[in-house]
Amino acid sequence: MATSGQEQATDKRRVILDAAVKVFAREGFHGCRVADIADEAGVAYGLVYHYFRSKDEILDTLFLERWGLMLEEIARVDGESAPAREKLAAVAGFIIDSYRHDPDLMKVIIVDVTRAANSFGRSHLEKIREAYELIGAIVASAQQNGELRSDITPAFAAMAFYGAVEQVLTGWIFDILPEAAEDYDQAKEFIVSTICDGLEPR
Amino acid sequence: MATSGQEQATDKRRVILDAAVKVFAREGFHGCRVADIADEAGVAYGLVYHYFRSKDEILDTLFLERWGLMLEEIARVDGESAPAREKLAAVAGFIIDSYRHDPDLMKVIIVDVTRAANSFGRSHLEKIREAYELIGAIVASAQQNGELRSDITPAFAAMAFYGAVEQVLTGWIFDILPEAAEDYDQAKEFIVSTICDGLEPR
Amino acid sequence: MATSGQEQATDKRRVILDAAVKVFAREGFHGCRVADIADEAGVAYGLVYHYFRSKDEILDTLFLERWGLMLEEIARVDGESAPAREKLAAVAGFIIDSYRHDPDLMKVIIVDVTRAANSFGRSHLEKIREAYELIGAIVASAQQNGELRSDITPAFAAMAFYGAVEQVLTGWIFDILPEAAEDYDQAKEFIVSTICDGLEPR
Amino acid sequence: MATSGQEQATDKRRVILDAAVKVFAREGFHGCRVADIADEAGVAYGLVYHYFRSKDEILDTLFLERWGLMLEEIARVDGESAPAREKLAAVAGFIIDSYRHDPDLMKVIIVDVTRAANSFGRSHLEKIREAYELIGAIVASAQQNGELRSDITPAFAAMAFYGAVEQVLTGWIFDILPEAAEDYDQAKEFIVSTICDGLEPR
DNA sequence: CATGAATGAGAATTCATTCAT
DNA sequence: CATGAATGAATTCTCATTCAT
Repeated sequence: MATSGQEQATDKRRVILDAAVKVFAREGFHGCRVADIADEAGVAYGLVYHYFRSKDEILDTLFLERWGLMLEEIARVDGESAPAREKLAAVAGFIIDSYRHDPDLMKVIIVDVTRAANSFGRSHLEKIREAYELIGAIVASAQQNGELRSDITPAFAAMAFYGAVEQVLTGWIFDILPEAAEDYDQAKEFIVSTICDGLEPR
Repeated sequence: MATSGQEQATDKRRVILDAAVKVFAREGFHGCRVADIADEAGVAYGLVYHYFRSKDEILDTLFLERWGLMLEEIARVDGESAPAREKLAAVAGFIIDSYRHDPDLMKVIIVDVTRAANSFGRSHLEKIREAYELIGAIVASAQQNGELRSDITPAFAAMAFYGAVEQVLTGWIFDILPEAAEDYDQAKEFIVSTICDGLEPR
Repeated sequence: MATSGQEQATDKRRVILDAAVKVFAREGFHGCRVADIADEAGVAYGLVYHYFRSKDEILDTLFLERWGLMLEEIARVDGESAPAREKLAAVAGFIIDSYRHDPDLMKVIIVDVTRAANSFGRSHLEKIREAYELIGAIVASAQQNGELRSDITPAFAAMAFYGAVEQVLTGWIFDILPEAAEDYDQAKEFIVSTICDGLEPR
Repeated sequence: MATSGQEQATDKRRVILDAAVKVFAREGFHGCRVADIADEAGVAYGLVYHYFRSKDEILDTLFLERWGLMLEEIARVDGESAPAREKLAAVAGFIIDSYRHDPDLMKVIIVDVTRAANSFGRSHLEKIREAYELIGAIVASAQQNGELRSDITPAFAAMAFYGAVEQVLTGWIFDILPEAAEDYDQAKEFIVSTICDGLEPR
C-alpha cells in the first residue's frame, strides 16, 4: 500500500524513515525529538504518528529492515559451498558495505540498538542473537571438515569475529580509524586475515 | 576521599556511586531517574546533588575512575619487557577481571559510555582513544621486533583485539555467552589465541 | 432505518449517526475518536465531516432528534384530558420505552448531555429545561383541580419525578437494577406509584 | 504526614485539592488542564504531580473523601432506631447540606463521577452502589415493620429517592431551581414528603 | 459524494535541578 | 551535611479538523 515501490517521490513513510536515520545518527535516539524527525522529513508532526505508533517503532522498523537483510545474507553465504574463510569474508564484506552505503543507518543500528542492553538491544535480542548463531554455524561446519581449529567454541569464535567487525565500524563512527575508499576494502582483508591467520607470523 | 577505604561507614558519596552503578546497570542511564539512585543508596534526593553537580557527572565519575585504572594497567603492561602475546593476555585479563569483579560497572561503562557515540562516548572520546592507542603501541613495538606481523596496521589490530574483548563482555551482558567461573579464564585464552594464532590451524 | 423508512440502504448520514450512538455509548463522547465512529459506520474518515461540521454536532443532532420527540410527547400528553396520574405514567412510559427501544441512545443522552453541566448540558439547557417545565405544567394544572397536592411547587415535583425516572435508567445503564422485559413495565408502575402515592402505606 | 491538620496554611496538597474542586466545577474534569489547577492553587505545575500520580487521581481523591463521609453518615443513620421517614430525611439532609456547604465539590462529584458511566462512574461503581444499597437497607427494614409499603422493591425505592435528591441538586447546579437559603430546607421536606407521602392528597 | 493522508494545536506527564529549612 | 518539597522546561503522543484527489 505505502511501500509499493513506484511513486517514491511521495512515499512519506519512506521519507520519514530516511529522515529518522539522519536525525538518529546525528543526535542519537534519546537525544532527538520526534519534531526533529518531522522537520528533517519536511512533514507535519502528526504525520509521523500517522505512519508509526511511536518513536520506538521508527527505530524498530529501521533495525528490522536492515538486520533482516543481513540475516538473509549470512544465511545465504552459509548455504554456499565455499571455504570458511571466504564465507567470513563475505559476511564482513556485507556488513562493511552496508556501512559504506549508508553509514548513518549502520551507526544507528550499532549505537542505538545492538549495544543498547537495557532498551532496544534487549527487545531485539532474538534477532541479534540469530546473527551470532548464523556466524557460529559457519564456524562450526568449518571445524567439522578441518578448515578451522576445533578447540575454540563456535559461539566464542563468532563473537570474536563479529566484535572485530563491529569495532572497526565503531572506529569509523568515532572518527578513530581512517575512512577513505581504500580503507573499506583493506578492513575486509584485515579482519579476515586477523581472525583466520592470527597476528603472529606463520 | 572516595577511594580511601577507611571510613566506609559514612562515605555517602561512595554509597551514591555504588548505588548508581546498580541502577544504571539495571535500567540504563537514560532509563533511570536520579530518584532511583537516591532510593537505591538510601539517601535523600537532594544529597545526590550535594555530591554531584548533575546526573551526568555521576556517570562521568564512574567511567573516569574505572577507565583510568585500565589505562594505568595497559600502560604498565606495555612498559614491561614481555612477549606481546603475554602483554595482550594481561590486557584482556585485566578487562575480563574487571567485569568478573564488578559486572554492573563494566556493563555501564560499555553500554552507556564506550558505545554512546552521541553523548558520553563522544565527550570521553580522548580517554577511550587513549586505550586503543596504548594497545596499538603494544602491537607496534611487537611488530618492530618481529613478534607480530607488520602488514596489519597497529591501529587496526588494536581495534580487532579490543572489539573481540568487548564483544565477549557484551555476550555476557546479554546472557548470550555462558558465564561460569571457568568461562572467564577460557575467554582470556580464547581471545589471545584467536587474535594471535588465528582460527585456521597452524 | 431509524426515522425515514424508505432509502435505508444509502443514507450514510443516518449510518454515521447510528454508529455514533454505539460508539458514544460504549466509550463515551470524550473517550472515543471520530475515527471510531467512521470505523463503526464503515465509512471513510472524511465522510463524517462531509455530513457534520464537528464531533460536537453529531451529539447535538442525536440529542435534539430524540429530545424533540420527548418534548412533543410530553406536550401531547399534557394537552389531553386525562388524570394527572395517567399523564405522568405516559411520560415515564415514553422515556422508559425510549430506553427499551434504544438503550445506547438514551445512555448517551443522559450521560453525555443531560448531566454534562459544563458542556452539552449547558448548551442544551433550554431544551432540557423545557422538559422539566412541561412536566411541571402537568403538575400545576393537576394542582389546580385538586388532583395533586398544592403545597409542593410544580417545579420541584417535576424534578423529583424526572429524577426518579432518570435514576432508574441510570440503574439500568450501570447494571445496578435488574433489566428483564418485565422490569420495564414494573418500573413504570413503581415510579408513578411512588411519586403519586408515596412510600408510606395509605 | 501531609494531612496532619495543624499547619493548614502550607498544606499544598490540600491547596491543590481545593483548587481542583474549583476548576473542575468551573470547567469540568475534561474541560480543564492540569495547568489550570496549578494556577488556581498558586503552585508550580510539577507540584501537582508531586502529590498526585495523575489528573485522574485528583478526582478520585476528591470523590472518595466526600463519598466516604456520606457512606459513613448513611450507615450511621441506618443504625439508629428512628422512623424510616426521619432516616430518609437525615440522608437527604446530609446530601443537601453537603451541597450547601461546598456546592462546587458536590457538582464535581455528581457531574464528573456519579453519572460518568464510561469513566469514573464505572471505576467507582462499587462505592456508588454501596450508597444505594445502604438506602435500600433503610427501606427494607422499614418494610419489615410496616412503616413503608412492601410492594415496591427496596432497590427501586432507593433509586427513586436518591434520584429525586440528585435531581434537585442538578436543578441547583444548572440554575433551574431557586437556590436561596430557605430553599435548602424546603427541599429536604419536599423530598421526604414527596417520596413518603406521594404527590396525591391523602 | 467519498477517501484517507496531512496538519498542528494541545495536554498529560516526566524528571533534572534548585532551594528553603 | 541532609532532607524532600518545589519548580518548570521539555517531550511524547492524541485527535479534531482540513484538504487534495
